[in-house]
Amino acid sequence: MPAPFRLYNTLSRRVEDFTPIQPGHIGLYVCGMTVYDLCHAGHARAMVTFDTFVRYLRHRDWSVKFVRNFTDVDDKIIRRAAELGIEPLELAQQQIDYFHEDVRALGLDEPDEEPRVSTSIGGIIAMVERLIERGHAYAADGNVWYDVRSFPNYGALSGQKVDELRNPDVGNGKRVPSDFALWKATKPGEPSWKSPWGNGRPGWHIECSAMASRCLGDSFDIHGGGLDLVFPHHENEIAQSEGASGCGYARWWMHNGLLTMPGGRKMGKSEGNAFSIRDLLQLFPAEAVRLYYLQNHYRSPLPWDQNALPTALAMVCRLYEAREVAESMKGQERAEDVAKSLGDDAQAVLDLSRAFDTQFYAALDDDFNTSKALSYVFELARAVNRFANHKKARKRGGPLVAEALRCFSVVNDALGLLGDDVSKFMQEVKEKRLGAMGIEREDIESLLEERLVARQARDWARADSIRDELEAKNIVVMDTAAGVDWRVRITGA
RNA sequence: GGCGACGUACCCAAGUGGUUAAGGGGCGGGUUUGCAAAACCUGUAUUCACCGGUUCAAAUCCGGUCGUCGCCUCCA
Repeated sequence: MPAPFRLYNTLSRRVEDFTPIQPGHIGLYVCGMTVYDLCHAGHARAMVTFDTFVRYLRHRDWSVKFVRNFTDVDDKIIRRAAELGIEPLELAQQQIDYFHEDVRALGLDEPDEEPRVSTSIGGIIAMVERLIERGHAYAADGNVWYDVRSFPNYGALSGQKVDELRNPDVGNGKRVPSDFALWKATKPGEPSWKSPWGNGRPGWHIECSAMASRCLGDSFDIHGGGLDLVFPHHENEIAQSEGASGCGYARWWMHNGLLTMPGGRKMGKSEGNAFSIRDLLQLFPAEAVRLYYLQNHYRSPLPWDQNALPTALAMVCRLYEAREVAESMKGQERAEDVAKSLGDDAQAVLDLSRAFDTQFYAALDDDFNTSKALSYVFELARAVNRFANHKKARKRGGPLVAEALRCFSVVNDALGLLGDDVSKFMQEVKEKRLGAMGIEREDIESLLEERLVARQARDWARADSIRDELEAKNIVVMDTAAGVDWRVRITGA
């Protein structure tokens, strides 16, 4: 049986108990990218948010059908393709390939379906025809417009009132400014398809209505996307889909907050302040990016600044290091016996581990509160580290921290964090950070070698001066019982 | 002009009626160490933008003020 949960619904502006249309099953449609340029950190927040949400639902035994579209027919694609001197659909395909590489590198699972506008034209035309039949749309000069006043519920999602809108656009047969295009008559040099109204292409909003109903049916459970899509995109989708089918569209509307830049403005290509996810993944491991998004509640705005990713990376490293310590512990006793004989800090690991699932799930079941859920992970990591300071922990603590390791694997299964092999992750951190600072690994290793010789000769002055030299390169040297280790100090991006 | 969101420490941030206001980053002190680093301990908000109100009780509810942001044109 899937676990019940609560979820904020933009329609009601409240957190509500989630109830599926079909028991145990969730149909989810998320607005994906318009593929005219690389995926940036703002888009990636939406991708990670919904990927993680799906991941969690499946972890909790829901059967989920996850659909995320590509908008591959669009003004900006046409304009950009013209600049590059290639076909719009060729540009779109290229960007879709890049997108797939990027989300794979980010560690996202593939959606169950990824419909595209260009291969959904038949369904779109059928839906437009149906809207005309049902009196919600009118054709004029090869264009088809949605008659907003024919749909009394218009504005239910966004709170907008038709008469209060600023949009002054009229023309091409449009009757009132707030009506919007379902079908646009073709212009020279644009991709176009045959239709009952002449050659043309779909308007922006109709694609999602058509693709969602094809993949998930006229009514489905959850529709997601960025907060900036609430109006007009999602409002228009509701008008189209419900106008065409006569029944309810998405039952829940789930919107993620936007990235905000230091000045307070949102990140966006039109703002000229976007960081591509491709560039970021050169500098930081995917899990640091993931944690950066998940450390805040998905509906809150998320501030972006120079320290955002370095801070997130420091957090992920902290968790991996706790896992590393736990994995290094040995022993064959029963966990309870170890706890009993090794004292309060040992007992605390056991207690926290056993209380973990309940707290962790409670947070995520309450409107997907990843921020709160992660706080329990950090508490557990601290308890493990505290226990690890005990002399006997390494030899006898194994069975005890096995419980904590089980919790970390829950975190991976539910949120996609901490799943990597520890040493592999640490290597990735070193490589990416060294690359970011332009330091060669061999230089570090030869200095460390030199220092080792000095230390063996108890030449502390020489050893320390080498350490200072490394320090100046942001390399932190750690002398441990097991030998010399080193880390890259995490500095601003 | 219309619609909506938000304002919690140096920074990020959870908390939405009732124990000492989670967690992370940073910074200060300590344990440890050849010295360091890491880890751990400890200090960093008697207070939640401001002003009123409701209540036995509010960061949490209501009203107002100020400030910030998003949408209304393409936007995750």
